[in-house]
Amino acid sequence: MSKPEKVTKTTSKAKIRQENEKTILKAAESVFAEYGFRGATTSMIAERANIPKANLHYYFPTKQALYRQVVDNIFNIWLQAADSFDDCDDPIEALTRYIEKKMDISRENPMGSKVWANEIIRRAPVIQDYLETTLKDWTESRVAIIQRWIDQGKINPVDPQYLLYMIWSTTQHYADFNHQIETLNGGTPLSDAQYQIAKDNAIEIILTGIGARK
Amino acid sequence: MSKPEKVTKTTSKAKIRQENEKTILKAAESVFAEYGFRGATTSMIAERANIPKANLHYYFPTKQALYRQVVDNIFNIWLQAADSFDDCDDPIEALTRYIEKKMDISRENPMGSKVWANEIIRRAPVIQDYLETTLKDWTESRVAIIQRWIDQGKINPVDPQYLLYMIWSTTQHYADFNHQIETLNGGTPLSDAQYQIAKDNAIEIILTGIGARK
DNA sequence: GTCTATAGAATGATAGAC
DNA sequence: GTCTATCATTCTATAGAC
Repeated sequence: MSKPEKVTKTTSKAKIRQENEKTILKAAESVFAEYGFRGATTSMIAERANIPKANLHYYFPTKQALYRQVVDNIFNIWLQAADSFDDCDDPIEALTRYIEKKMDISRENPMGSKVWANEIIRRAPVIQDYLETTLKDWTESRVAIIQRWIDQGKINPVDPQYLLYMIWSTTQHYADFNHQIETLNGGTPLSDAQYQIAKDNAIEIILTGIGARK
Repeated sequence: MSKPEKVTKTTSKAKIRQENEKTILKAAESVFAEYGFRGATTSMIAERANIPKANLHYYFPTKQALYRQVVDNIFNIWLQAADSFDDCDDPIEALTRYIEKKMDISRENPMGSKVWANEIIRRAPVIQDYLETTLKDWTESRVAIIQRWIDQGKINPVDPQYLLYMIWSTTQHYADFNHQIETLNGGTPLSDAQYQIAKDNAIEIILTGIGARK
């Protein structure tokens, strides 16, 4: 009845748990992205994670709990992007960095963006408090920065709020609508070179559009 | 056993059918918009249409058939917008008209736009053929027009394809993400005046961005 | 920690009276 | 054309052996 390898066993189990949770979260993200919360089923997630459905419920008691975890991860990525828009005197530098970061995220984590889109379309049952607090505060602070640039004559007098919406929509479009983009690209995903052009194009049109270029 | 009012009755029934189908389609559009095809349930649609569930299946045999009808209606609206981008020598005129039309559609029919977004996110199981034929052909023809403007020196040498994506994403964002926009607007939907500013802003930044303004 | 079997609830669709 | 009742299926979640 002795447990000679208690520590080792515990460590090992913790590792197994960590890895399995990661696998499940990844699978869940892609299923939730494709079908939304209601449309997704735990069987599909389990299947995509290559585990029996019962194991999924062992790691994540309910579908809700699993979904919350997925959404939390996505929100952390969103925060990363938000941080890249720092208080900077140069609009060209600040906006270029921000747009680039958002385009990179759309490229690297399109599923997360889709889950976010689904959540907003559903009227944000889970993230409504984020929207009203963190997102609202962040937005107001950046609106102030953009307004300052306008007051200093560094950019044209555009409406800061709607400029932000344009940046969000343009960058997230490459994640949320990547299937449509791929179809119009002859059925193949955008190459790295094409994506770079898309990125440059977005930056160029927006910066020129607000008069930040000479 | 006579049927004295055959014609009247038939007309009456036809009218009832027409009205009920319209009510159901409207309810279905909003439920499919919010939950996607899998997430939507026929009970929810029936409830939102204020009819017993069995009646819904009387008018639309299957959930699939109902969904196809909804998607077809949306595609027709899309075609309307597409037509507004006509072959015109003046990029300012053509693009202003197109962006305005797309913004108007987002304002008047946000649910349709959301169903479309959900369908694309799901990798277009129902509209894939539209994407590969109608949408692809249309896109290629407009890319050619934009390229001509560039060759004539009327606008800057931007990539036409990515310019279109920017227009699509910016305009559709006001439909698909209207909940987020409303939240950031203090919980109230954009007023007509605010929407007009958003519209002007989009047109101004994009046209300036491609060098179509002086 | 893994997995088969299954309970209990919800869903798409239909039968059949009115 | 309307509506109640219901079947067959699928879904979330859990029990319990290993």
